[in-house]
Amino acid sequence: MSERRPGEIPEATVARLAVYLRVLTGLVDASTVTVSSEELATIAGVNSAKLRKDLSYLGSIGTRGVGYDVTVLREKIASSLGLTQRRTCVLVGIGNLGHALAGYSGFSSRGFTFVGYFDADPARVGEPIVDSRIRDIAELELVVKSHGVSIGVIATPAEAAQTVCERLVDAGVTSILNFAPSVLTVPDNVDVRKVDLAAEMQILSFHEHRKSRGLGNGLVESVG
Amino acid sequence: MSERRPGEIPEATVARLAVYLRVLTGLVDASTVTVSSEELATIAGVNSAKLRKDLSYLGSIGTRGVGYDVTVLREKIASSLGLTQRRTCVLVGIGNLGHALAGYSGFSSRGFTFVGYFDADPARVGEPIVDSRIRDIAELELVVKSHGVSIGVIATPAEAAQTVCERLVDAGVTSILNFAPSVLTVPDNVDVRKVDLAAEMQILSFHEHRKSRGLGNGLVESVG
DNA sequence: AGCTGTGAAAAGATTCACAGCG
DNA sequence: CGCTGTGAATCTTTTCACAGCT
Repeated sequence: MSERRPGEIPEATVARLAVYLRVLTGLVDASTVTVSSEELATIAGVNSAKLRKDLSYLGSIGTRGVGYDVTVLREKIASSLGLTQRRTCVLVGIGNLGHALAGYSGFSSRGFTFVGYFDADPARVGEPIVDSRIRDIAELELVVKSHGVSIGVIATPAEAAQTVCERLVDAGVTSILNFAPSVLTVPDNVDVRKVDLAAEMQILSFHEHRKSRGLGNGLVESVG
Repeated sequence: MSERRPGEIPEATVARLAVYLRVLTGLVDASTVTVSSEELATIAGVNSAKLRKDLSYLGSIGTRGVGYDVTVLREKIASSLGLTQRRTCVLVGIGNLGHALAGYSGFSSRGFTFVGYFDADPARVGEPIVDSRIRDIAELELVVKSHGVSIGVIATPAEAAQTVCERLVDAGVTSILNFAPSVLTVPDNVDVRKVDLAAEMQILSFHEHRKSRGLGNGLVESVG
């Protein structure tokens, strides 16, 4: 296919823009005015060609011979990610992890407002959480609809995740962040991202395994 | 280049093997004996061609006309991921998230043994955690070396992450799972994976942004 | 017949290398 | 000159489509 329309930012690039944004916020705080692709790339842990290619999807923002204006670039990335408007979110499943997520200040400071914390356990309902209280899951649809919630975060046990997901989607949520170790099935218009803690550990385990095999003999054996 | 040696499993495949493994464990629990690529793929949320290609890197495990033996396949994936031996781990940074991670049963049940929980805050040192107590970060090197820890999990604030990372690496850790919102610099032989909660939300925000732009103008042609 | 395993094609992401602007 | 922005080359991942085994 031919030309990539403005706004057609590749997935891999979108994921990195969030990193650049954080780095740039740090640079703004440090009163840095301009930054070169080389410098920014080093701080962000990527190479400069990739960084420039990523930024090129946002348009031509830099000044040749100089670099990027830190403030301008940060604004541009924030608006590309749709972060100029606050987004309302709900969190479902207030166990250990749910509490940790509720307490994470990084969400609020980055424009995400949680308007409801839900749990199915009657014993937990009513408990204080952040500046609010845990609500009964029965109220989920009501809250989602009345606040026009766009992102649902699922931190329930695996068994409950698909049902919760369906309720969120039926109520109008179109983006889901899933911490439950289960695969969610959703309609095409809904985006799901998953954070799979055990999987991350297993991927590291694979690389450990790989490093220890063939240590010192130059040979890799194995094969079933 | 030329031929892919046995054991040369692509990164993208490794990440999915962890998902297949979980699905297969569910099937074993449900006493399922064999499964086709089509069935397994559906449950795992991928297409069957990808699944078969992924499994082909482990060797020829299935039976044509029949499918895969659930137990055999699960064993094969587990051994490929190096999960036949338990791995020792440490967790550094016992705040909200650290507590949640320490309480997550999915690690232990999947072969990861945490041999130390560390924090820099003297007020927290000595507090009970899981079946142990929070230790002073000063003991980090001692514990890592004496237990031959291979995986370090970092759940500290961003400012502390790089220092903790260096201490882990110097003590011999070669794999790191980083929950702090910061980019870690490590030697080539060390693997880092990061879980960036705010970034995940921002990626969803991007897609929300994308969906809402062009709503009602007929220019949007479905969503990926 | 049915389903796996896999070459080959297509799509996507990264890196190279340099033209071109300030 | 120095640094951005970008086509072209390369590498990786996904998808297709079917040969080949049970």
